[in-house]
Amino acid sequence: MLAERTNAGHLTIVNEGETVQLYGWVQTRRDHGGVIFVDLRDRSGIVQVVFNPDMAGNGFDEAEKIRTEYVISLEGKVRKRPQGSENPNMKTGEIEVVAVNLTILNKAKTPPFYIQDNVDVDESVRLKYRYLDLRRPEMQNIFIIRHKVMQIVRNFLDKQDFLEIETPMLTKSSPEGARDYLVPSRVNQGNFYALPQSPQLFKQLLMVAGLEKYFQITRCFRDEDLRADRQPEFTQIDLEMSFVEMDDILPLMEEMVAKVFLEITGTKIALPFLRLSYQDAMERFGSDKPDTRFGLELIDVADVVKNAGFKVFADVIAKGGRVKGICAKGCAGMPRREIDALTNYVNIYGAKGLAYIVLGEDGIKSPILKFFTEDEIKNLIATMGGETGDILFFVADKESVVHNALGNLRLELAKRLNLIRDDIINCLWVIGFPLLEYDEEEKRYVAIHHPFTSPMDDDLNILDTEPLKARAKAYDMVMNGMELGGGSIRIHRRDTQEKMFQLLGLSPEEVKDKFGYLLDAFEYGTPPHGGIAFGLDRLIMILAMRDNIRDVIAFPKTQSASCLLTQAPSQVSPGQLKDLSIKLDIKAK
RNA sequence: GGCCCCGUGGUGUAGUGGUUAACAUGCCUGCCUGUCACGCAGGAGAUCGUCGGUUCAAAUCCGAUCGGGGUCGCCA
Repeated sequence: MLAERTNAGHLTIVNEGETVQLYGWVQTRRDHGGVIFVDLRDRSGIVQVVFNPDMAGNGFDEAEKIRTEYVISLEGKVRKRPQGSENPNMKTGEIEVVAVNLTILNKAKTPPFYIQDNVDVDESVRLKYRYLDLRRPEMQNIFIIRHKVMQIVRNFLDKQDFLEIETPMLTKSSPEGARDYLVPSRVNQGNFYALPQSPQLFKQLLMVAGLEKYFQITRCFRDEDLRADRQPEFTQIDLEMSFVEMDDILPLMEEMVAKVFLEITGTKIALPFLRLSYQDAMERFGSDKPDTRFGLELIDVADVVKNAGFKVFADVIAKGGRVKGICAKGCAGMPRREIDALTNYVNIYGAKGLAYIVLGEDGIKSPILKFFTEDEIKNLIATMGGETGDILFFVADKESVVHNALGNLRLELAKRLNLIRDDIINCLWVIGFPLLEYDEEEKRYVAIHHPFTSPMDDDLNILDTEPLKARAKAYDMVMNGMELGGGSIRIHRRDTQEKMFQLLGLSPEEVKDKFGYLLDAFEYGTPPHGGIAFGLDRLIMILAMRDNIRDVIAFPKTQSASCLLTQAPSQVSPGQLKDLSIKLDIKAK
């Protein structure tokens, strides 16, 4: 039966005269009393079916019972539509299928929303009825893209001699990185597995094992707060190679990503990608994932203001902070309330204020004008590249705040000024990340990438003296201002890895308990190795032009990490808890 | 944990203290042989997220709470 099935959406005039067998859902029904039109939808598309009263048996009576989303099957004959009744808006609009019989395979309740593209319905309703949401062609298209991307990647890596190897989902909790999802062990009471944040250590062990090239398209779990581009479980394209350096990995990954774009969207991405140092990325764009599709770069004005009369700026410089600005071209006419809104915007990122100078046609206006001499102002404007018609924005604070605030202001300005071209794919690498940063809360160094990232060879000797200056053999792929993937050359020697743990403030006992197996493995002939992992969901977001990660995951969680369809997470029975020796201690609200 | 936005028939919206809560669409019934967002006629459908408060009177004002979204912190 199914072998004879015809794809509704593929029918064209060349099928004229053919007898076809259709199976699908009723998109719409137009009952004219004497003739009934049904748009039948399957995964391939939609075709118009005509039911006439003269069809055999009780077929027409059945057709009158049809309602939206009923599941039907029918045999019919493809014919050219009568002249003047063609529908140019439909792919199959030149033809129609005249039904000779009809079977209603299943009735359907009226769906809570239209099964069609561009529905305007609350997302929580879509998520509760996700199986209906996924019936919509635009959603199906996303998962077709997703499937194809996985095929392209698998095929590409297979041809490059990578082996797809699975790693455990029930694994060991580790103290570094994100919060783990924990799974209690029944067999080992009181002990817990963790779901993997990534297969990091297993893939390194596969390199120790001599598999040389590994990849996996695998689920990762992080128990952190959700965002528009972050889900608690997400999918990584994860890979690792032995006997490689950065310059082996980057071009290969560029090729892979370019191939995906070429095959999915036809977009040709220029190779090789720009490589930007972390230092430059932060200085020029205030971000380690810069969107370089537009200008509005950050400009350092410390030299101009450090000795000037404006104490707020000068003091920040004196205390080791930074003063930087952005020149917003042609924005001198910006109303005061919008400037205030931007001030509130940078406040979010910790900036205490947003200074500005308006270079208007009728002169220079600024609340801070009075603190500068005429020469200083001239100098400041020149340094910023300001011209009449522009507005200059400044933030003075410690470096991290200045970069974060201005980096985000830059994006916000670009959005408001409509400077971001969405027809361009902007790819680059950020390299030369610092190895470590200081965590004020934990009062210790933490790894910027992760603790298994190798320091640059040149910086090995400063690990003890100036650890914050050490750079890592790490690299991030950035696409349209989104961090799409990141990786590094790993540490493959026990002594270096131990040194790293020591810098991170882990006690020898903790190291032995949490990572002893890795250190032991490193003693049995570990090849130099490195790899990378891509966020598949984010890649699909870009390919499918979605700004929401939930749209590219079949059954996503809400912001409060629950599933509106299954109502997970939910309570479990006392018996289940007893099996695990778990007692709840929920604080009363 | 903080800040911001949203919650009214199935769905999308209107309604900012006072009649029977309005409109569109969907749904149901009838009519209709060329529609394709078919059309025409009629009908049903809402304890205005929940709880509490203010008031003679609350969808509307206040508080709490629940749910959804964005975001900071958090997270590669």
